[in-house]
Amino acid sequence: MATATLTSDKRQAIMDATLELVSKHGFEGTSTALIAKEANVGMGTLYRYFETKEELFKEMFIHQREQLLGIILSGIVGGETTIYGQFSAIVHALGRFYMAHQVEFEFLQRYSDSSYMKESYLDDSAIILAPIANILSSGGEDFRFKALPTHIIFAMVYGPMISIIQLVHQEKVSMTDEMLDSITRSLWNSITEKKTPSEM
Amino acid sequence: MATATLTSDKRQAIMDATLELVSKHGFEGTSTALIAKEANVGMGTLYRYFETKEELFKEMFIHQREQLLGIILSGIVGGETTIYGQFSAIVHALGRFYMAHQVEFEFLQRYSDSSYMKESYLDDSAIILAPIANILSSGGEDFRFKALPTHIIFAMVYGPMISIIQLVHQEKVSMTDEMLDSITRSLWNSITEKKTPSEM
Amino acid sequence: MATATLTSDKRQAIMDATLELVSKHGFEGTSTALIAKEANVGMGTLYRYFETKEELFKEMFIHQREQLLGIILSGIVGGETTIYGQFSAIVHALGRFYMAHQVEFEFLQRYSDSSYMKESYLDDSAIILAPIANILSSGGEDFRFKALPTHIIFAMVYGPMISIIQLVHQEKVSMTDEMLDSITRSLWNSITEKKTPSEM
Amino acid sequence: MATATLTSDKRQAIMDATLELVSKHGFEGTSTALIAKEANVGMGTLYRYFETKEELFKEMFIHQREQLLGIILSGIVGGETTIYGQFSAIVHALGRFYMAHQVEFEFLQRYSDSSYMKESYLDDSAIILAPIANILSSGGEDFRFKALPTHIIFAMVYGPMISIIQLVHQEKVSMTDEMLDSITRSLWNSITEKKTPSEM
DNA sequence: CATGAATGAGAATTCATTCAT
DNA sequence: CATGAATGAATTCTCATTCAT
Repeated sequence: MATATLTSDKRQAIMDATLELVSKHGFEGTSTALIAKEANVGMGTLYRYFETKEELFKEMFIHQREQLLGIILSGIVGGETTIYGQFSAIVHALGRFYMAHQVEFEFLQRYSDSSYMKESYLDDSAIILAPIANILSSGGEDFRFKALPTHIIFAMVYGPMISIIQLVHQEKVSMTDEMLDSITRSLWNSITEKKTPSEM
Repeated sequence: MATATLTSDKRQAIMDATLELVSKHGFEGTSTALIAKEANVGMGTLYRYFETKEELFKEMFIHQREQLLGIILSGIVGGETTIYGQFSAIVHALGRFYMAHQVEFEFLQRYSDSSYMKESYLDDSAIILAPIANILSSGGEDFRFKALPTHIIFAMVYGPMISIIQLVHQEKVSMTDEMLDSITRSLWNSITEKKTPSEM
Repeated sequence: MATATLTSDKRQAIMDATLELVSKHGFEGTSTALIAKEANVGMGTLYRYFETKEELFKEMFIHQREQLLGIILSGIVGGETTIYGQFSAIVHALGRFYMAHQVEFEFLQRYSDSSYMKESYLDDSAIILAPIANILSSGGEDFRFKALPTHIIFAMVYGPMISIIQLVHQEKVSMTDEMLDSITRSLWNSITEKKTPSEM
Repeated sequence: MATATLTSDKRQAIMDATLELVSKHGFEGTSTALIAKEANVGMGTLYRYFETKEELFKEMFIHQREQLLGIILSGIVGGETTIYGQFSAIVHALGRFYMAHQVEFEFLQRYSDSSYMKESYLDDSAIILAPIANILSSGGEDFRFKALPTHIIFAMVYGPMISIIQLVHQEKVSMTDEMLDSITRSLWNSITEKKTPSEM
């Protein structure tokens, strides 16, 4: 006997359909009628679970962002003991996940650039930056992070990741394990500097 | 009596209004009626100068992209003789321009992510990557570029620049000359590696 | 509780309003907003039942033409055994129906002359001429049809009918049974000739 | 030295362009901008000669109808001495002219069926019927016109002529002199009846 | 709870008409 | 007189949202 689901089947079907359609046609190109049809529910049902179209998108964005945060955290708490190990785990996890999940990635991108993303409480940084900042404050033995604001350190890793994942989705490059390793090292180099012997 | 202007006043007023409004409300959030009102022209005038709303956006995008390319090229042909000098000039020029021109920056970002940007000939990379690729192929004395596809090398510079410029516009960080210098060096580090003495 | 109607009430209301308005103001003079208002439905409802304004007109035309064909056929299969009897039945049926149904008549006329009527498969002649041609090929005992193309024979009956029906609608003449009989005989005379005794 | 023209060149150019365009695209499909362009005049010029688009069409219609009347009268006053000779001259003149002048014919037809033709003073009949009625009242030696209203007699000739001319323009039939003779006799038969010997 | 027909405000686009040059 | 850029009301069509069944 199936136990009651936390999120009802219909609700989930709507979210799945929305993810798929928005990633394909964008927010304005995706009508509520289309979502309902793709999710095999009536229009009224959609409005039972989500107050407005905008609210649906917002909830989905929050959900996707939680997923993103989970990926980042899994890298941090994963078992790697060195800072670089954790950094590498995060970059690899992010890259692998979003390269394989184009619709989720495109949804996040489209939302971030759309006019929907105006309310500040939706801001990534507060949530995502916290664990990062934590790492940055912890010292390393033979390196130090650049003397730049945490936001910028984050942007210097996240920015290139986004651009590169887009390239993969556009099939302009195909990613290999070696390339991802190399990219990881490069990004690490861009945000750290070696301590001079006298500092050690 | 006013002399005839090369690009009509009305046409320019429409483009100015569009830039402003799209950067604020996005493409779908900006109606032609609003553009016409903001530009102080009648609806019909807009359609005298631009065949459709979509055409208006495309023309503006092409114009903005030419500006972007101009900035990049000006860094290359600017007078710097070393590769790093040129790289630095480009990063500084890009950063300074788009930090100071939020509406132009946001227009470009929104267009690139919108469904308007589907026609492949609008693709930046072909145009913008050419001069970059040229630099990469030229050797340096004591460094070499990472063995990564040109697209990725480009993404590792352009990606963080975009993210950082956004941070500045969101007023999450304020950029100083020292920071921009530091960022430039970091990005350079991320895409190059030192030759070992034996290679020199 | 009202039972489901075969053709929805709203759809029928839209078609009724269209017939009325188009016959009065013509196609271009009849806006979709006006049709919706007259039919007591929202604008969106019109577009639920008909893809475009043009499609609405086409569907209505096809419907009206079927009615016309039905009238002609009913004259042919009606029970009259002589050729003249059938001819007379058709002319009387056509005349009576369209004199009494001005809006249907005017809709047909307007559509036939409008630029909507460009698609060749909408051409009456193929459909309407078939039963006529059939009659013409059958011989009579003491008459023969003029040696003119079927199209022209048809035009020599249909053309005057149209003109006369218009006169009635304009109230320039009022039609009596005797007049219709007289007209029927006249039209018959115009398309047939008596066989000479030697041919009989 | 050219004498002042009764109708200015520009005015005539506008009317020529209108005739051509309306016969091709219909009234609503012909914009004033298109007319001005085709006539090689500015938009303002059009409005110097004609108060409104509607007025332009009306004046053109009146002009075309005068032409039609001229053709009919030329048949009457042409030299034919018998009634049938005059009738035949009219039918032939009408047929030949409008088969050769499709644009003029279509303009007349479109106008008659359009919503422009609402003002009763534009009514053909008053003008065109007068000379016809005159003929009908004159007796013949061995025939008499059917006892039907003049309007209907007229419709029984004009109606089929219109339908047949349309067939020619649609290239569904090609008209020969013999066919036109035959049609003329048929139409004559349809509106007259032979006097019996005792009546002569 | 689920449905989808109905709604109407709002969007892009056209075009007859005007008027400053 | 001639011009054509400028105008904005009007038109067709879409789609987020509601509500009777």
